[in-house]
Amino acid sequence: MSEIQRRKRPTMVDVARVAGVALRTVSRVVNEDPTVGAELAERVHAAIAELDYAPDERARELRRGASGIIGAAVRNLSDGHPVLGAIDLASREHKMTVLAMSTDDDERRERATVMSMCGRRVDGIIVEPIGSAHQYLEPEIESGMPIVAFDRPAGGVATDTVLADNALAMGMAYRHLTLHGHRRIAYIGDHDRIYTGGERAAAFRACTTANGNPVDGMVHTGEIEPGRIAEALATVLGGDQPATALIAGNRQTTVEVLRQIGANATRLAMVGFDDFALADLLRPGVTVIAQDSATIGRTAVELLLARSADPTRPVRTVTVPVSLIPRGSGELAPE
Amino acid sequence: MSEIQRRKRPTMVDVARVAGVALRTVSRVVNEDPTVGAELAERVHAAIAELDYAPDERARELRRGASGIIGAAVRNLSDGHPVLGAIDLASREHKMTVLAMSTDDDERRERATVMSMCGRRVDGIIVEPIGSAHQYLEPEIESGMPIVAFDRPAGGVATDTVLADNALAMGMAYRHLTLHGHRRIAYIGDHDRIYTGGERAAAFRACTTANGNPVDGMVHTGEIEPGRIAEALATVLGGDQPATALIAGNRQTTVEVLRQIGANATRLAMVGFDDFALADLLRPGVTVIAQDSATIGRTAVELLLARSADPTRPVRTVTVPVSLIPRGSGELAPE
DNA sequence: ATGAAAGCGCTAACAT
DNA sequence: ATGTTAGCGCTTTCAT
Repeated sequence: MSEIQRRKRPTMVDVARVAGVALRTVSRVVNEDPTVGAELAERVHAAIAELDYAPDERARELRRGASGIIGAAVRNLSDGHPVLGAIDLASREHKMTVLAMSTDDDERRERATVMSMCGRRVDGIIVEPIGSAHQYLEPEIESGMPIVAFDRPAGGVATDTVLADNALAMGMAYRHLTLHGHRRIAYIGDHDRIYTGGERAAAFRACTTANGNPVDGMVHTGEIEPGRIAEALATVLGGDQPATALIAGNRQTTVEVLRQIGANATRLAMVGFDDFALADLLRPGVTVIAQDSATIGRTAVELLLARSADPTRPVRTVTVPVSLIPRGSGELAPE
Repeated sequence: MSEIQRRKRPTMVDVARVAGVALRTVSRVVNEDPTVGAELAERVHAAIAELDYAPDERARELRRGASGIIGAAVRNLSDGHPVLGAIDLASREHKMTVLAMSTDDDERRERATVMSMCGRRVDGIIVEPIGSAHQYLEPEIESGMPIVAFDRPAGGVATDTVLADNALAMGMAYRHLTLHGHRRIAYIGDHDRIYTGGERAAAFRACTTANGNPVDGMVHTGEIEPGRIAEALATVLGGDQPATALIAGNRQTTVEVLRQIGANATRLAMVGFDDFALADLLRPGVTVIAQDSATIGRTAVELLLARSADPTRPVRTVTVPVSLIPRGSGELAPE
């Protein structure tokens, strides 16, 4: 005969029976209702301890309506995600817990992820949108589900949004390189159809024009993929008027460029978009534009909560400033 | 009059009414029960689309018992976590979704996190344990909640466990340095009371003794904190018989050591525990012992599912092999 | 093949 | 201050 006994989970009814009180009294004790007599409360606590009772959150949520959960749909869970950390922290301060799920940079996965959160009736969703068609959110929003997008806006639907200031960021990067004597400055970055890619490329073109610098062959957007980066680098550094400085449009680009220029890293000034771990340990250290992840995460949570409290408030887009962190690569003089 | 109309969420009853069928029929359609007539099914689908109906998962779960969710309690969400990514992937293959929450390296937070998952009646929990007292899990395990620990065992309670092979790993690292001519090899790592720290330090001592190499002043365990690392480094590299090689017991130690030795990185051979992004871009590249995160995550999910299917099966501990990735720092010869 | 009714574990009106 | 009772939205016997 098996010794292993899968004990049935005790319910509130069991606790009530053991404590010799009514169900409602147990509920009151569990919810810390102050109107329970000291003696009964004691008996209930004893019964809870004796049975190792733990309330079923699903039932509580179902009955109450609210879940106390904020869903976070982010691009992936394996790589670091400082904004997710900030969301986690801020949520905790508001007694909310975070349900983190990944979208894997896949439009359909994003939809499945977000809809599953809706099905779970979370109190709101913070999403890092992929693609540009988010009309599927419309019914959820109408039903009162607070949705906040960050890093990029959701497409085709009005939601609260938290964005880093891409134009300002590009201005800072460009100006930094200019101040260090560069005039032939190139840009390699994401596809234009990716929001941040488009924003940054446009800002780069604007900066170049405003400074009266050459733009021909200086802008390279597309897939972040070694072959393409190699080609872009060859164009940028070849010819008789090679660029002396480069702005990399995202982290993968920065890293791939470093990998490819290798020992020549001291011969090309570079500012990379988005900070990354160990950027300071490379030689030269990599000068970057850093997002304020803490503020972005916190703001997203605050927008979510504000909408939750007042579903009729106008949709808001908050732009968060960025900073430039000089570490060496961006301070190299033109050769 | 406000145009904003917070539409009440439709329930299955609403769908039934619109479709002109019984509640049960809608349920059948939603659950893809094949015994529904084609015509009724059509009417129901139409009603669902018309109302933008989405079933309430909380209610389904409550009624069914199972949730389809695997809880993952990991140390943090901001830094990268390859194992979490692997858990996510493997779960998806089994039609499970992952609820990821952080423990923040805090024993009490871990407990709160895990218990909140239990309260949500997830189908099982994968935890990266902090501290060493996990007796609080006992009642949950008795109630049939599958719990799997990874990276370190849970303390004071028997659970399925997935561990990297720390002894093997240390043997590989030590032997690698030996083969490259080193005899004075030092170790700096975590506190002994941290499981991996203890395992690795013990294995290091064993290797040193087995090779007849000096052990005095060569083992430094404790808090990972710049001051302590600096002291340890001073001891290790000072004196008339300085170490020529170093094994770093975890990622933070590796990075902090690199930061402190700076330009001297080519004068001290080093193997670091745990791989990290950009280790290949540093000069010299950092030779590391890499865990097989994909296998660890996958195994954790499989153990979880196996226990779920058969709660009486004996508890199992799986040890996953590691690999050494040579990148330069571990192949330096003694000066 | 379809429907009526019970109940998952809890909270919230409404008594008392 | 405590108990009774009705649901939350769904799945699941059990009839038909």
